[in-house]
Amino acid sequence: MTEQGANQQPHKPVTMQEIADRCGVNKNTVSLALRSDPRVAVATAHRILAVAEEMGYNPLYNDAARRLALRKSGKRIINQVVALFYEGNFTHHRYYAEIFDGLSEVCTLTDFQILLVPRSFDAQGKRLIREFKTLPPIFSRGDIDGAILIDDMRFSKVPHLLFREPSFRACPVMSLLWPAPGCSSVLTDDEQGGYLSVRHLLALGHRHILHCWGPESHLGHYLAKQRVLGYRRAYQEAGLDPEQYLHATVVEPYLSAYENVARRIQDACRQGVPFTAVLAQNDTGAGYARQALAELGLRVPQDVSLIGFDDTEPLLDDARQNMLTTVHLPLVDVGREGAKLLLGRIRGEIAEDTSITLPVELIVRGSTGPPAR
Amino acid sequence: MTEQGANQQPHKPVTMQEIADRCGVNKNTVSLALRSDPRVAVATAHRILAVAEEMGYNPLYNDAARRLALRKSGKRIINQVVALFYEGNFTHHRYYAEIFDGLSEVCTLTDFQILLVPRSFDAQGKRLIREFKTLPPIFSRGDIDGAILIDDMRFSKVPHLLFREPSFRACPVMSLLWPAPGCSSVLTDDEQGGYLSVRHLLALGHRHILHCWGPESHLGHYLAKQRVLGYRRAYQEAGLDPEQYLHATVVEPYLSAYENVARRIQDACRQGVPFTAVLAQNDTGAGYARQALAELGLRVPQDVSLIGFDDTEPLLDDARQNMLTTVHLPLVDVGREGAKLLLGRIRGEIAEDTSITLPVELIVRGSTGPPAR
DNA sequence: TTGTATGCGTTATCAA
DNA sequence: TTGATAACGCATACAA
Repeated sequence: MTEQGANQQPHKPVTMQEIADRCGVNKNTVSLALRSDPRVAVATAHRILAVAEEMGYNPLYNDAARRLALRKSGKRIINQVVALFYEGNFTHHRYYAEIFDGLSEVCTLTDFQILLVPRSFDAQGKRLIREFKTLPPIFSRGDIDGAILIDDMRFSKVPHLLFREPSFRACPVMSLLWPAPGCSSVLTDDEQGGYLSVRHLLALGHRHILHCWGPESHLGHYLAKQRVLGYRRAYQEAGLDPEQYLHATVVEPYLSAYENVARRIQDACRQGVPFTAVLAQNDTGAGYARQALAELGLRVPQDVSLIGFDDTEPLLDDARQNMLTTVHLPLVDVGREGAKLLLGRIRGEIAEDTSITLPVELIVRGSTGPPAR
Repeated sequence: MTEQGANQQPHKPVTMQEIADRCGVNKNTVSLALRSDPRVAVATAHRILAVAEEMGYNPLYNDAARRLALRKSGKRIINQVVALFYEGNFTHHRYYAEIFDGLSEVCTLTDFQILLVPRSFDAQGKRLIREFKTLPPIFSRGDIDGAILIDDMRFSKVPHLLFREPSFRACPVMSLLWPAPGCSSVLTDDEQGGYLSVRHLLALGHRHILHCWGPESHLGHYLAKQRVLGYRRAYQEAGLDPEQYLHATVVEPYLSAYENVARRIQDACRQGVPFTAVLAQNDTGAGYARQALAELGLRVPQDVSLIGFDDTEPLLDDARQNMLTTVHLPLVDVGREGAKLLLGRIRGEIAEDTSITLPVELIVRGSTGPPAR
């Protein structure tokens, strides 16, 4: 793609030379004055600024010239644009929507714009219509100041492409939800979330707990490992051997998310695993678990306690109230803090890549109670 | 905001001069060859292209120079970036999410990126944190090829800002959902939606119909007028006087959306309006209406028939199935067609601003039936 | 404190 | 078909 838009009148902007002529000074005095360089006499500067204002001078109109000139000294202009790489599903999942809202809020307040770079799904979010193979041209032009990666982006080719792109590789990158080499990151404390869940169940008197995991993404695998560490910590803190009481499930990728949950629960029952509580992968998974348990005649929480994760989706009881005990994730803050850190790096206020982990909270509702047996 | 990012190594890209030196030709022969100008000899061109490839030449790296040079002849480079102006709520409403999905799909397939320019709400989407007063700098730099306006954007200052901005005003603008002067547009046929709704009710035997409208936005007001035209057409086609049978409601802006619906229905009952069917503003409004009717002891559809609009939100019956008769809007296609038209304008394939109206469809489910009285 | 000269990498005009 | 030269508008080193 080259030149020629549907454009006519090619807008001829005011130049420094024209201001200089009107002021009877040299154009580079104008250049200095407009950048409020102290070397210019106050009176001259004042006059120049007034004339520039009056003539409608806007430095952005001649940005190409500035960029060209600036190459000699190796300086860069801040574009006030960051790119957001995502899976193509943030309109459909509250989980991503909340993170996006946080990003958007901070970017808006700081006059940065977000450029979307979706992993290419069709409008239904089902069919992958194109994988990342190259970066959009705007990156090569050097018009992007930084990048934000959500979800499995860390495991895509995107980081490689970004670090390889000469026009971008000096720019900071923010990886949300999990750490990535060469990036800053904002994480949720899933280990703590796991710990809080099991501690809660142990305090209620539960011992044997089923850890129910759905089909894996790269991110899901990482998070599962974190949470299991937390589960173990809670058992150990209570003087119990996690190996004896914690029952993990094996994931079968060819099954649907629901079937994975249902099968694991059915298998556990059939094998006589004496579990009295289920830890779901997330709130959706908790819904699957309740359904699967119901089909086995098991009620929540009377027969089995159930804990979700994320706190993005309610599990409704008969009174249409959310009954799900779950781990609340500060997803909006993940977005907010991610944006803040990235913009700090871009502005040079933060020198090094920085990683922070945000605390999570266990919300106790009705889906957990003392064990029946 | 001026220079100096957090950047170090200032990436020194290959220039045409360097290629020319290696090939023993003049740099402007290289310039012509790289743009595959027929004036350069085939053999020379081939050699130059090979060397450029080998040296890793990328025209995008020196885009600033190209833009500067191109100013003389008044040409413009296509940036492959369009701006999306929106209300800050498309992550929270399926209505907007579907339009966005359509936009995103087409942009992805055509290698265009979307730059988000939200009307500035905070992360909860509640508090307006900043109104549009100026365009982001990227517009003044001339790095945007076109703009898309959703929802009330048409009535904001945005069109004014766009048409006033010298670096943008020659670019095409797409207004979605309603027409706007100086813009292309993609609309839904709300008049037809209104017509189909009333025709369906009349065919079932209904006569007196309550038209229930919630608090108004500019867009809402426009759409309401369209639909009322359709209602009238259906009555007239049946040889009935709409003035006698169509009962519009007065909106009270200080009431919530639910209260507006509930009050109107209560008032109509109290005043003895013999309505047997309700036309809601949208599916959410239909939910409100069912609730308000239930509080008056009226069941849907036995006592009152109910029709929604949009087909974005189910009204669940006891079996958790969607029972709502509603007008399905092709929202994804609004996004798709909007993007296609805009990109066509940008590429110069479409010369004039174009307006299209997409057909809607009445989906008959369980919320409508013959009148009881 | 201000003016002069040069370069940034490209495109375009005009000769050769 | 190719080469020389002049913009494009700004920043900067250096001279005045």
